[in-house]
Amino acid sequence: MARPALSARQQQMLEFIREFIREHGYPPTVRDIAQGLGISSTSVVDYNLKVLQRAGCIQREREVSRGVRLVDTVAERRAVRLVEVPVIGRIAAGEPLEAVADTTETLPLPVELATEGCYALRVKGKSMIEDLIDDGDLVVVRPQQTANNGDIVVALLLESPGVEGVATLKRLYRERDRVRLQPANASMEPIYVQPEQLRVQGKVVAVIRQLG
Amino acid sequence: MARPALSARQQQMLEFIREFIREHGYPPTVRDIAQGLGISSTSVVDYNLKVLQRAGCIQREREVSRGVRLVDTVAERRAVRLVEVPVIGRIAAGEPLEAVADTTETLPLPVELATEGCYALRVKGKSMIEDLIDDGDLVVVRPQQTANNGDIVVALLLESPGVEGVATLKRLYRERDRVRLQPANASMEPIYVQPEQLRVQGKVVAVIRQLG
DNA sequence: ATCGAACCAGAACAGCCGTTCTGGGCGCGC
DNA sequence: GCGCGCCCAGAACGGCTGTTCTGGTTCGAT
Repeated sequence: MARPALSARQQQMLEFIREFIREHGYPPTVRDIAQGLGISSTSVVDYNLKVLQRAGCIQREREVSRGVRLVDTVAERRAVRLVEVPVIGRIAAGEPLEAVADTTETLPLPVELATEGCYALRVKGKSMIEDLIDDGDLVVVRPQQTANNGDIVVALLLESPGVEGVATLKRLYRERDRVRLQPANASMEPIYVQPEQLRVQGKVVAVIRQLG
Repeated sequence: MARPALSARQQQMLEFIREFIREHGYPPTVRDIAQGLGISSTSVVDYNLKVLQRAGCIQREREVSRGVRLVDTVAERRAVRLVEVPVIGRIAAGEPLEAVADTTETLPLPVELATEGCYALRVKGKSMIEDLIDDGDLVVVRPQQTANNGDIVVALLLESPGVEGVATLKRLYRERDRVRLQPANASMEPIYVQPEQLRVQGKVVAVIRQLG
């Protein structure tokens, strides 16, 4: 990165550019930099920018206003792909899903953990404890209408057609003429429902737990 | 956001700005937009930018070149604070920590999950299964030399002073004159060591599991 | 038909901006 | 001393850029 080590002035300049972009959303002009660093000539800035450019710290577009960018943000833009995952409520074994309406907390996660459209739920209770999902854990859910046998899903139980039912977190197993919703807790019994009583809302694709 | 619904032209313009910033690292000029959208007058761009501004989709700095920014990236810059967490190896109950040298995978996480300086390890084996940490889970470790009773820590066992020992993932309990390193697996016995044999490397602050 | 709103073209202005040129000061090795 | 690298000041050139003004078209409501 820094071949002959950057001078104090150049590091200062790099830091100023970084801060300027973060604050304004666009890069500084040569004169912005000059003013910000107490330099009275644009040629000085240009001189040091050229040094930084040769050192590989920044990229510049010739003859373009504000045509300076930091290489690490260039790399960041390429590498980091984030998905904003909203935490939309709490889910328990049998109780209705508590939607957290206004306090829409949102969690940025890398695409390795969550794809576009995912949402997160905080788990209430220990119904999935044997699947290593604890009370208070965060489950990331990918919305989908179908699921494979054994998937951990968010399922909506319809008491009667047309009536909104309760959402629950369970493992799903299709059996001969019914569907078994299996909690992961020896003290809890599975629920058996008719396929038409069930609507799969999504599948748990990740579990996140925070400790003390 | 969109009070009277944006016209096709305005949505097109918004998309162009977003793409331009992603590609160049700085916002477009009025003339960049005009050219990119096949508009032959800067006044048209200015007109529509003003509409977008009133709609709250963008912010503009008056009399500043490239002084346009998207509000969602503004919000993103405020809200999202990311920490790059390197995944530096695999850890098991008793075996030495496998450092993954070159394939330095790195995971961007929000500050809610990891603070600066943290690193991540992939868990090998089921020694912490009763603490709901499974084989293959990712643990986020905050480096620290001390730990409280009951904390899950990455501990370095020194066979003899000066010799690098093995790293292990355990719960730590200080007893009268020794330290108990307790696995969370009924089939495994705790390890007792002298305090001077032990060096706490860090504490597990989060657990991340990916499913299917 | 008439009016206003929405959208556009072209041109011009004043200031902004990157670039370049000339020249100076300072420290270091020879 | 002398030259060289490094950093700086000031000024000027020419293109870039946001803004504004005038005027036009289209379309729907009145």
